[in-house]
Amino acid sequence: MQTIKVLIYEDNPQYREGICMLLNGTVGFDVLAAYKNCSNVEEEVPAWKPDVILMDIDMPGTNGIEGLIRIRNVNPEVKVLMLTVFDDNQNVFNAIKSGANGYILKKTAPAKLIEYIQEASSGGAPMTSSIAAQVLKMFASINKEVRNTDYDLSAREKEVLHFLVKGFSYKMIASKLFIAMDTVRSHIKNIYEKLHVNSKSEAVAKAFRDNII
Amino acid sequence: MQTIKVLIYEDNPQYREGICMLLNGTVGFDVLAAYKNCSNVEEEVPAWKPDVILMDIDMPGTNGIEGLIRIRNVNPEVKVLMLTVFDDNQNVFNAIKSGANGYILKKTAPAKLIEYIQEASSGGAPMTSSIAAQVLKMFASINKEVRNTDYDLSAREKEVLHFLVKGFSYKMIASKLFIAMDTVRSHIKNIYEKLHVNSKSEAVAKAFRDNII
DNA sequence: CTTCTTTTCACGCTTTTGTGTGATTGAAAC
DNA sequence: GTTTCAATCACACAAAAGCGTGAAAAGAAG
Repeated sequence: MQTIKVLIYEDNPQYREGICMLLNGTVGFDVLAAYKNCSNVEEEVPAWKPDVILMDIDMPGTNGIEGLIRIRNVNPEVKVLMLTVFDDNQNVFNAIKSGANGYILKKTAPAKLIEYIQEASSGGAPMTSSIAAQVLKMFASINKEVRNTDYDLSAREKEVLHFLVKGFSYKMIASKLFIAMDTVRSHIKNIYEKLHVNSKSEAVAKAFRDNII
Repeated sequence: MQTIKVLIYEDNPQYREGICMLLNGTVGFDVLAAYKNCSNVEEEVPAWKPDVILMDIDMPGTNGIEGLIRIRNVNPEVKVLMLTVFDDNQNVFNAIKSGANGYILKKTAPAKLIEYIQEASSGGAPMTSSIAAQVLKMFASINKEVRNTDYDLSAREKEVLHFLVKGFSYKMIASKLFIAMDTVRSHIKNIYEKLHVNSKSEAVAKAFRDNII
């Protein structure tokens, strides 16, 4: 197995030194450098070409998320493991959507940390199980949002609403459906009643929000 | 520490027996029962009241995802760990959105399995790191869709657009912002130009689609 | 066979939107 | 010190949307 080259960003000197010693004392790991801030990630990462980057989230100056984003601008491939003290919901979310490869708590035992870095290096996405739980919860909640309240619209009314959402005028809808404009008008009046709105734009907004699109 | 009560659904007799023996031979675990299909989950789960359920995905008859859904109908609390041979993308996705508490590969080492069950029982969401990687990828791709093209709207124009999306009339916006209706009109004209639309409802639709809301 | 709902259409009238064509002010950029 | 731009306002006119009120045909449900 090849040596895994690691770059470290961590402001706390004790923790930084601790990780360095741990990794340098482990066969198969090589700490290229350890920085106390990520003000120069754009130069450092391409210069060192690490396999895995350990990035602390809570750093003064440029924080870890910002650092991650800047790394991704110059290198979308390198594995970045986020380190943090708290499994704060918002940070987890931001890190993930910015392309983090894993998210682990600092209290992670040394043996675990080694294991996690190996997993990250080989394409996995290691994360503390409490963080995984959060990720799943977010995921489930995203999918729950996809509601469809329907509002008892008739087939024809749904058709009309579709055109409305597309920004068509009454006249255009009438010609599309081969009916009189007054008919369209009457459909729309009924739609507004059922959706409890009283203008086109409100209906469109409601259609988007409630996924009747 | 309290004993963790486990219920097993797994069609393969060897694997089923293997897990039973492993868990029953481990202090702190108690296998309540092991079934070869999940045709009767609705009765079995409430009857046994397990802490953790191990659910194989690939089962004849009712598959694991379906089983999970049926379990969730009668018990949204019990921890369900999905077991599978392959880390198939679609299954992972379906399991997660149906409320699985973890997703692990069958090739997981016994010691790891024990650990995972403990994590699930204590509220974590254990998953093989390759599966976690998939989850992150899905997550990132979902959020990539959340684009924000901005369209160079000025601060004031964004304000106006917000009210527009809320279904306010020009007059209402004017009074809200303490400006003349003609000013609102002029802002809206500029907004339409920047968004390349020419009606309120199109603007609202675009605002929703491109998340300028 | 009646009742209900959906779909269709009509007329009149008011309000709201959309468009064109300006102008003034103040702040920031060059 | 001029230029650029955002934000403000004005007036006029045409098009579209919204509202009330009413009604006929067609099909399903009872």
